[in-house]
Amino acid sequence: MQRALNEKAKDKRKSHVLKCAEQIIQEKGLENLSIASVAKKANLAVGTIYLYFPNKEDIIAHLAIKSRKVLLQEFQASTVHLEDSLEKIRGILLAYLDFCKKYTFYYELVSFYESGLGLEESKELLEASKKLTAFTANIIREGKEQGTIRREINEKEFAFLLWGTAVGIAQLIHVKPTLLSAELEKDNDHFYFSYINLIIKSLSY
Amino acid sequence: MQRALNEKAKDKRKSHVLKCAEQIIQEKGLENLSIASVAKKANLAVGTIYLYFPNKEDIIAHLAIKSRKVLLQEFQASTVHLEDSLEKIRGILLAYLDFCKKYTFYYELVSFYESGLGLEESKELLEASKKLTAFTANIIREGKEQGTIRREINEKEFAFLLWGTAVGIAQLIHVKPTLLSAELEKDNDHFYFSYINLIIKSLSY
Amino acid sequence: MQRALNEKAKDKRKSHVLKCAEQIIQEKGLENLSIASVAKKANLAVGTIYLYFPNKEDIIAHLAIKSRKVLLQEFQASTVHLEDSLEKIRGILLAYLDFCKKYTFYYELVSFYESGLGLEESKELLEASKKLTAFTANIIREGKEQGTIRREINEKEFAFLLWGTAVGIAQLIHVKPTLLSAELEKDNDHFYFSYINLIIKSLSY
Amino acid sequence: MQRALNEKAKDKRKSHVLKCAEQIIQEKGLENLSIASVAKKANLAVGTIYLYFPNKEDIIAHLAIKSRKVLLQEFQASTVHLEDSLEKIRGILLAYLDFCKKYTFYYELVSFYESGLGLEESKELLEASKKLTAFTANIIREGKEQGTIRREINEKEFAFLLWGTAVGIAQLIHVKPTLLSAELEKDNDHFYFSYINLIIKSLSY
DNA sequence: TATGAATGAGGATTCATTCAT
DNA sequence: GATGAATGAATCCTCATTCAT
Repeated sequence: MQRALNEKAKDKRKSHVLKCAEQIIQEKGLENLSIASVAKKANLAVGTIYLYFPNKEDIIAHLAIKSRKVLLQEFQASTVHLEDSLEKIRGILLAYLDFCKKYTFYYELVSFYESGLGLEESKELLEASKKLTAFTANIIREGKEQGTIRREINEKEFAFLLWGTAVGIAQLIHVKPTLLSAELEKDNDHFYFSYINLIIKSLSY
Repeated sequence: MQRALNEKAKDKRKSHVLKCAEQIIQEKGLENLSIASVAKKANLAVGTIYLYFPNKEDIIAHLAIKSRKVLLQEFQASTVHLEDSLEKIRGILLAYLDFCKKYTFYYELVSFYESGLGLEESKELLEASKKLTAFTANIIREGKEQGTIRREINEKEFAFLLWGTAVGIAQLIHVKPTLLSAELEKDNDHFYFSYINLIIKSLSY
Repeated sequence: MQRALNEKAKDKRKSHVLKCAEQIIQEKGLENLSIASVAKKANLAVGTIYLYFPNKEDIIAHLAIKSRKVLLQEFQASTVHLEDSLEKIRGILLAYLDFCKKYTFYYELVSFYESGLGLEESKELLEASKKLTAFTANIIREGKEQGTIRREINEKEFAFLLWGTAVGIAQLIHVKPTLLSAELEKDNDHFYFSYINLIIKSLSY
Repeated sequence: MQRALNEKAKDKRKSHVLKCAEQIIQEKGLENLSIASVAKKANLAVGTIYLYFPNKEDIIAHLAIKSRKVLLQEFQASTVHLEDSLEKIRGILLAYLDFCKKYTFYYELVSFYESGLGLEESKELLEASKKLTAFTANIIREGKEQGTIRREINEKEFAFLLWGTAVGIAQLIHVKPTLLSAELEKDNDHFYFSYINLIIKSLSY
């Protein structure tokens, strides 16, 4: 009991630290995330951060996990009221666009996936990612049953295709927004909508 | 008399340094690229590097430019013998796959696009990037004239869609190769082929 | 629990670092003052220095401020027991001579006045300097009231004249002491006394 | 004969290099004087500079010597048409003011006097300095003979007093020009004129 | 648990000087 | 004589991590 309570308190602190780290990244980018800056924002001492996280990498890993969990929730929220599977796909892609706008730093955490994380962390990150692709794969399976999505599509594979391409497009928008809107003579949301249509079209008969 | 190294010789040295920097990135990633490591690999003193490049950023910019130039050449080589536009699209996507295998670090240079580079370098990088998208856009225009690619497609926009999604897919393969092949129960080339088909399908009638 | 070093303790550390920096300058001159040398003399790590000072310039600024504060104290101490204004002028000039012997590096900090210091420091340095000239100007004003100093003298201006010439003479003594004593066939204190007489004479009726 | 010609040519080169070094200092200050910058301005290779000067310090020493020689010439030019000794003193102090305006970097070379120069250079620098003080001392001696300057003044000593105070005042003006004019509510030339009057007064009966 | 002072390796960049040609 | 490429020590500064309290 006592222990459980401690665990809870500990988790609260951990998520507080993570929230602060998130803010730092939002404000100054991943490469400017320093333990000192997190400690300052969290009103904690540097050493205290290390009571909750073994190292900086671990914080980033937790952030990556957390962001995937949040994203999953937004996927669910954005599809719960929809029937049509293609509309659900559109829903999660729009949710992802919103997510990227809100967490502009997110794309920086994607490439962090590989780093030498502790096994435990790595597993959790894996789980969170798998849930995301599983969620997508499930929509596709439903669509195939509904008859709105082509039967020959491999659900899991397409889920990864969707994940990979969406991240790529978001990154492109993030990294060269002005070039993009200048070249295409339309705003970047429109560009993203075109991407959604590309995906929808490739799913449809 | 130690004559002024003619431009050719100087360029050779520069290329040598760039090649070494490339190797470092391949081995240890962009964030572990240090001037000292480049110097060591190039068998040069630290100061010598600065004889050829004003700063580290400039080296990265040159690498980004170089990679785009090489990529353009490979795009050209992979399409020169083809007639059908859709086949040409397949050609460049396959060329990009080969390119990514050869330059596994490449995706790290993509996000470097924006950084505060010197104007000249920045311009050159922009040019190199534009040539890549222009090359793709041109194939699509041809395809529309040939009647093999849907007329309602915006060439330039699709070129960016292709670029963004291809980078995303390559990154996904690079960052979690084992997860991917385990989950999909096939090798990652097959996954990439599915991506190509997705693109081809979305271009076709 | 390692409590927050209270301000006093922190100030003690800062003073210690400053004292070490002073010694370095004494021994090797301002242009040979390096953070590494300070750290070594202070038995601290390089990074520790940066815990107390944001950068090297700030250390120099503090030294400049400190030296002016010390000088002001010595001005006060050397005049507190005197009545006659001209004697007070003689007093501060003698105090300055002692000061220069003790802090032989001082003249190097004079020309540092202008550098791009942080606003706060710069302001404090300005204040410290102004207090010095104000102190001198005040003595002159008193002397004019007493009738010992010529009424047509502009107090502030003369304070600056005194400051400028005293620094110049001290510098001359510092930079070519042997030449000076050899040429003049007397020791450099006598030379300085002549300087004092020059000033006194120009103040008197 | 051949040798003499070579010597002449060599001297020409040397003074060309010195002139370029002077310009660099004028433009960017003594601490930004680099051999590379001198070489560039002189249209010479770095190594060539070292054919004429054993090291950077030597260049600076030559500059110090040269500036004193130029100053001596200007002292002579500014007094040649004058009879009265006090006017001559005023003349050389005005000449010094002009000199400082023209060679704004000059004060930086003063404190370089002491550095570990080669004996030969050091001796030449000494000679040049001595000529300056001798010139001043001579004027004072004349004045004493004329009856315009107080007989009890030690000529040589006063020459050094003049040199030391003039440098100090010039330095003060150079280092905090805005502070000075703001505090005194007059321009810095006026401040310098007050300095001249101080000197004249202390020389007169 | 919590603190935050201390560490010190590591990174980018500069520049006087040398030396092979 | 002349060149200029090459050197590498030196400098400032950062920051993840540790540890005594």
